[in-house]
Amino acid sequence: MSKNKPTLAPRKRPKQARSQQMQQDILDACIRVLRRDGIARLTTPRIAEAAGISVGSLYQYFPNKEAILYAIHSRTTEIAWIEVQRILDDRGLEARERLRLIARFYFHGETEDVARMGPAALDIDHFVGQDARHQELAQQVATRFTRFVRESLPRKARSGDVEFASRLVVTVIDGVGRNLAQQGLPADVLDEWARAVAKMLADFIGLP
Amino acid sequence: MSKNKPTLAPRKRPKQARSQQMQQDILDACIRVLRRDGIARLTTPRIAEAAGISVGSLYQYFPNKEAILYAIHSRTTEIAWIEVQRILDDRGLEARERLRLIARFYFHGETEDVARMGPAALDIDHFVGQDARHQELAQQVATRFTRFVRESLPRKARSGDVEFASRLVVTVIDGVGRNLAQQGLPADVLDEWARAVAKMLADFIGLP
Amino acid sequence: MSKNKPTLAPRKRPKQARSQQMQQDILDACIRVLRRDGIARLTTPRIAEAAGISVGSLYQYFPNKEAILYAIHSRTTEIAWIEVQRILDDRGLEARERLRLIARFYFHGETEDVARMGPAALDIDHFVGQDARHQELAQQVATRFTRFVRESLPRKARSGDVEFASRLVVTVIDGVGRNLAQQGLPADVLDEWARAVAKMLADFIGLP
Amino acid sequence: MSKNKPTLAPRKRPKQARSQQMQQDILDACIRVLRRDGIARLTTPRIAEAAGISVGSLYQYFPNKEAILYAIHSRTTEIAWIEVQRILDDRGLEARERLRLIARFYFHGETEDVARMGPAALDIDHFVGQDARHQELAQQVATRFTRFVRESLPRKARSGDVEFASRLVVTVIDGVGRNLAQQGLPADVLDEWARAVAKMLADFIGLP
DNA sequence: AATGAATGAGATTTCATTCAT
DNA sequence: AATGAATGAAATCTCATTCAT
Repeated sequence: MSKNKPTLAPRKRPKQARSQQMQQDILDACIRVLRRDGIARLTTPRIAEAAGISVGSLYQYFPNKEAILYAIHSRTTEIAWIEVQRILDDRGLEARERLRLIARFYFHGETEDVARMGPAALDIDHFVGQDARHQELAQQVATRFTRFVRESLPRKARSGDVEFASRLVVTVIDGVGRNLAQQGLPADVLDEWARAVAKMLADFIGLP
Repeated sequence: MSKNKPTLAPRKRPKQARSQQMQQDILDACIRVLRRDGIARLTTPRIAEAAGISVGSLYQYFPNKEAILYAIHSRTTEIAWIEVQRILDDRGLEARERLRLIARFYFHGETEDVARMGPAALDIDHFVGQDARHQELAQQVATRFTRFVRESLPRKARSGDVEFASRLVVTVIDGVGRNLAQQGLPADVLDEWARAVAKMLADFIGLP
Repeated sequence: MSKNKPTLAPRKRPKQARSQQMQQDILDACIRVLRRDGIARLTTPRIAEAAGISVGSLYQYFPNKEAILYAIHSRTTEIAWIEVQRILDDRGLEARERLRLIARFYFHGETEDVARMGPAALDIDHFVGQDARHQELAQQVATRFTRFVRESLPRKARSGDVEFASRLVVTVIDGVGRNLAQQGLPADVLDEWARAVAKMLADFIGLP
Repeated sequence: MSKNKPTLAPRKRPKQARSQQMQQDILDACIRVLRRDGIARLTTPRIAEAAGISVGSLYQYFPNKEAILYAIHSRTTEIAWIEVQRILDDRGLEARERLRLIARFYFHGETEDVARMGPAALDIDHFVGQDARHQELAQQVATRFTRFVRESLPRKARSGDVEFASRLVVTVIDGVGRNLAQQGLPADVLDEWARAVAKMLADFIGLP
């Protein structure tokens, strides 16, 4: 969409507090418009209007429309990754249980995002897609999950198997999560899916 | 993009081979433009030019831009579904083998689509999204897979379990397929994924 | 003024005849707006309106506003240079007479352009400024005038002197021409200026 | 740029040295921005930032953007005019010598302006263009040069001739000066040009 | 049937200027 | 006096679609 890959970083940091709030307001407004009108009708004047400010002001906080979508994605993604790490780091729980909690968290999260943003959540994901920061995060995720699998598996597992197993885990949870999100299922059904998917993965990769 | 949800069906009931051919040419041209320029630069004049016709002519074959994307999706999807049905119907093969072949076909197919259309394949999927015909097909797929699972499972399986198992199969294969497509993996690696995913599913749902 | 140095060439060449005419109409409309509103109020919608077409159409003929100004400048400049060369090539006339005719043509020409465009002619000149094609033309002019001076001067003139003399001629005629253009003088006064400036230059550089 | 020809005079009658200084700082900042970003990117916020003040403050010193450009022009112009008058008034020098010094001063000055401000110097000149105060100054210049020529010429010169001669002098020096400025020539070359142009004019109008 | 020029609503973005704090 | 966030009119440019030829 952008020709010259312009900046995606938010623009300013005026009197800090007020500015932060304004940025959040704009992101929320953007999500509202996204839900209401879909990504094809997501325009900066509409976002500004929804945020109760002028277009000009909007452009004081974000350099372009892409940057807003990007910021929404970052906000969502980074918060989620922190929580997933928290679960992975909880050695008090069995590996299988941790897997279930992650699947659960992820399925709910994706579903909530979609509930909040409509299918536009996927639009955004998709939009941000191949961006560099996202790639980097993906790498981090891969690394952390590999460690999780290695530490959880009985000793003798071959390194290649561990690698594949951890990619399988991430790929399946992510793929299923997105798929479920589109269906807008209730919480208890999502829990069931999480239990099933986690068990399936655990059995397959041989978690004790 | 379209305000009043206008028709998405191709305009002419193509009784003549010439017209059929033209439609196909336009779809191919669209895919070419999509790859070359990305979805944001996919414009009807460009598609027409790539197809070697005038915009005016293009609009004789499709009522609007969406219809073209929609047609591409249908073409791909329907061909794929036919092949998947062929595999499911092949009673000469064991259920596990059929599952593997389907996963394999789907992973390759999605990957090829992406190879042909670039990440735009996902754009299209996504674009077509919640459309009615797509829903209908999804229903068909669900039904057919449910039958497959029921017939393949040892007698006593409960109906609810069968239903869930078949949805799991479809969801996992689809989710993983899309995820892999983005990575552009080579054929042999895709085969491995297919084998692993199929085995994992078969074990979990208890295929003999 | 332009960030990414976009193309300045006119855009298309549709059915040739009609297109050519349209391009000319746009240039004329641009000149009219320039006169009426000044360069600061020269906008593409205004030009389009003055040309009796839509903005969209305007952009089918020129890729951006700059291109229009550039085209006006080229049109004016190139026609003028052809006429000046015609005069320089006319060996039937004495060198002094040729100089006078050139000054006269230039003073009038600049003035006519200015009459047509108002001081906007200078706006454009200035705008186009350091563009490459313009530089090239300037070089051509320099070379041709140097030859004229060398051929017209009595034998023994040193090469350096010839060079300086020809640059003086060009610089003075150009400088005075622009200056007079701003004043909007009547034809007979311009003739007088041409006579005076040509004589002054001829005397100074020693034309016979 | 301005719709209703608003005031161009600086806002405060700067009674305090501090205010005077601030105005100068703003003008200098404006020149810096002009050089760095070009006239198309010359914005009031940018000027304010370069001057280390807020936009609001800037508008306490100048009523609008034009006024700043205008002030720069005036400052330059008026200082130059004072120096030129000083030279004209120096009866200790021969007329020819005074002419040479003026050409020299002017050529250097214009060239330096362009060196300081980039081609934007011409932008400004041009921008200020037809403004009233500038016209007035032009009149003053004309009058003073006419006196100079009359006093320097042998008695019997006709009044019309004197008038024309003095306009020729001014026009040629100004025209050539601007032309040379664009070429960014070194000081010694400019001196040569001054000598040549002054001699040419002096010879032509018949200075002793 | 085919063409492709014309349309113009609408998208993104900028920036001179104001005014509440 | 100073600040700088907010404004919103206005500029540039695109593109889906139509319709005269």
